[in-house]
Amino acid sequence: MRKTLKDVAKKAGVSTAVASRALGSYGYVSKEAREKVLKVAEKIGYQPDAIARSLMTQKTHTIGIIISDITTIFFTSAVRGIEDVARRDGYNVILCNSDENLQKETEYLKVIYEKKVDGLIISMSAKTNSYLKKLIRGGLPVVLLDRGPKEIKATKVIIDNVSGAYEAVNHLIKLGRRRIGVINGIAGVTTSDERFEGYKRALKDNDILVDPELVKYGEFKMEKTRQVTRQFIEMTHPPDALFVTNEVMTTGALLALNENNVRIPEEIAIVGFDDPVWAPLMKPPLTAVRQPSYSVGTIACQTLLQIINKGDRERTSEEEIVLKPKLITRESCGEKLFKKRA
Amino acid sequence: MRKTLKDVAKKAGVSTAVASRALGSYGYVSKEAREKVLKVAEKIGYQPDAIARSLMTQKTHTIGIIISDITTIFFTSAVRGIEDVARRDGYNVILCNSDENLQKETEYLKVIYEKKVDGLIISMSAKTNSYLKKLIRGGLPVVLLDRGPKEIKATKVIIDNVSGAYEAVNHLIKLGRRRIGVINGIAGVTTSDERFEGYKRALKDNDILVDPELVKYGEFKMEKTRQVTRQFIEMTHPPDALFVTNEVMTTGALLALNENNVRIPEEIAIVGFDDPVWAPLMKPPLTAVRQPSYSVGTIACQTLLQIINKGDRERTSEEEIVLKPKLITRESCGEKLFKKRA
DNA sequence: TTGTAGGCGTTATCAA
DNA sequence: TTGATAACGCCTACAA
Repeated sequence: MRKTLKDVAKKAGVSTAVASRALGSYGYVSKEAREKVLKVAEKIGYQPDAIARSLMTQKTHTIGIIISDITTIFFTSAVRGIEDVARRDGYNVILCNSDENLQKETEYLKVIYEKKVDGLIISMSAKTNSYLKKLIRGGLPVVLLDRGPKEIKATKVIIDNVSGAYEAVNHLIKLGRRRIGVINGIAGVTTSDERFEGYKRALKDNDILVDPELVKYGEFKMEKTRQVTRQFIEMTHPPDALFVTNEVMTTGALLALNENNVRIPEEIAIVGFDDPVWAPLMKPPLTAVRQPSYSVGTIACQTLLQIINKGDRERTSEEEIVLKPKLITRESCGEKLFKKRA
Repeated sequence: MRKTLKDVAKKAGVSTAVASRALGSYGYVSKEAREKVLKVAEKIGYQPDAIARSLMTQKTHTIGIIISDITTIFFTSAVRGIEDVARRDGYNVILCNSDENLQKETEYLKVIYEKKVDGLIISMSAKTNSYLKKLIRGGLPVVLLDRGPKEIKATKVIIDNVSGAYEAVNHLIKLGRRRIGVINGIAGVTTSDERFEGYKRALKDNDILVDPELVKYGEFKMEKTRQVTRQFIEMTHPPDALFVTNEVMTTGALLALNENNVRIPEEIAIVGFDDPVWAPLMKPPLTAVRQPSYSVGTIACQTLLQIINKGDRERTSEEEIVLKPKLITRESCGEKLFKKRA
């Protein structure tokens, strides 16, 4: 049987109030009483019931995480960051995968609310979510991670996608590429829209027109991207470069290129978003935009904990923390070819 | 303010008992009462407080997951599997990273216990954990994932590591390699020991002696493995092949090999454990043992839920579910070289 | 400094 | 079929 505070109190010969105070170390307790209680608790192996405590204190020391898919390296790393700082402060995390699905996201929001988490870190699947807005209005501490739709009033920890994408595409152009295809995620998701924006700006600044034929959507999926890449390859005038906007899709594109024996970077150059550990091991080593994914997680969680602890005082926290990505140059954009030629 | 059952009951003009029954759809409630309650609940936006409910029902509909590191692809995938089946049954998961650290693991076990999860899926960091044993004795439904120490009496969902390793090493030998180095994880962790066992058996069956110089430990870490691989390279008689026992370490080894311009497979062949999506994109494409990681997760969770729902009846469930890994042959072991020679 | 008693929001019992 | 009322295990006024 599970031991309760009552058991401890009885064995220690004190009231539950005293036992509670002794264990919680607050309020008045005599030294003897405290020691006695602690000893008994230790002896019978008492461990408090967090549920009962939560009902009383209205704190669960749990935070919810809703992301699209833990399997995506960016989120894997971010979640690890979140968990690390949560743990340090005595919080646990509930992990939810929404799969870019608004309904699933909302269902999770519901249980998250019912389970009374102290705060929520979410990477939204769409531009808005009325249920989420309701929760925020209701006072739930929320931090938006990676995706920061304008419509949602909450603290955001995001990446400067426009500049990251700009840098990547500009790099391609500087290396002589002109027909640059882009494989986007899902229109409407902020990260996708922003990376696309960066792409367009880079083209514009270099006096290249956006060719609608060269923009396709991989929907954040490997298989879909594989197909889409094949379409690129089979064009009568295929692109001479590809900008692929996340890691899963980059893998898909690389796979398709590989299967069709397209030589990289001779025939098609490629630059990815996300810089996985294995990027240098590719054939050829992959040039990619590195995101500080772990930091996105740690910062999001630190921010959330601050909001939680600050209480209602500064509810209007609508800070936007923007982290810079960085282009890691290797060989998949034809860096070596270009040098040789020059 | 959060609405409570009392609010609903009052507005609907019934007692909380009736309201509770109407919402929970059990017991006797008249049609009118039910409809009234449901309508009011909907209208005022009532959502039950899971904490209060848990205190009463002694069920949290939450399961704990303790793994070493979500960042390791095997666990990423397994956790996704767990979460998927948990969700279908209305459960949430609390994610904990123990980092192969017994103390951290135990701390997590404590809070997991205090938070009264309905069950636990754990990949143990060591051969035993007295606190875990206590929890199991106490009746907590537990499933051991991936690592199944003999000493722990619980249902286990594991991989046949011996045969996986055997197959990998045997493959190397069949391709003419004799001096096969092995990079292990951490001695004492079942998966490491079992993969090492498979290595030894394969050598033995082929009349090759185990050379202690050729067995090293990467401790499941990329950096450590990088160092260790460098040591291999710098030997006066370096190995002609490497068997690396998980993905993180394989990446480390590959990185070291790459940095030192060791030609794969001409100088050193390599076979890994875990078959990441990017394996075919390596230079050369990586031969590796594929583990059904997602299935390990789904099966572990299904099993756990069965135990939870079965209640105390069949507490002695000590089943051991063993999943088969599979060698995926590509080019990093010199498959092509050998063919040419033959 | 201690103990009694009330309450957190549900569910469950049982008499009406 | 309904509705007081008692749990669930803990915290915390408040009175002693």
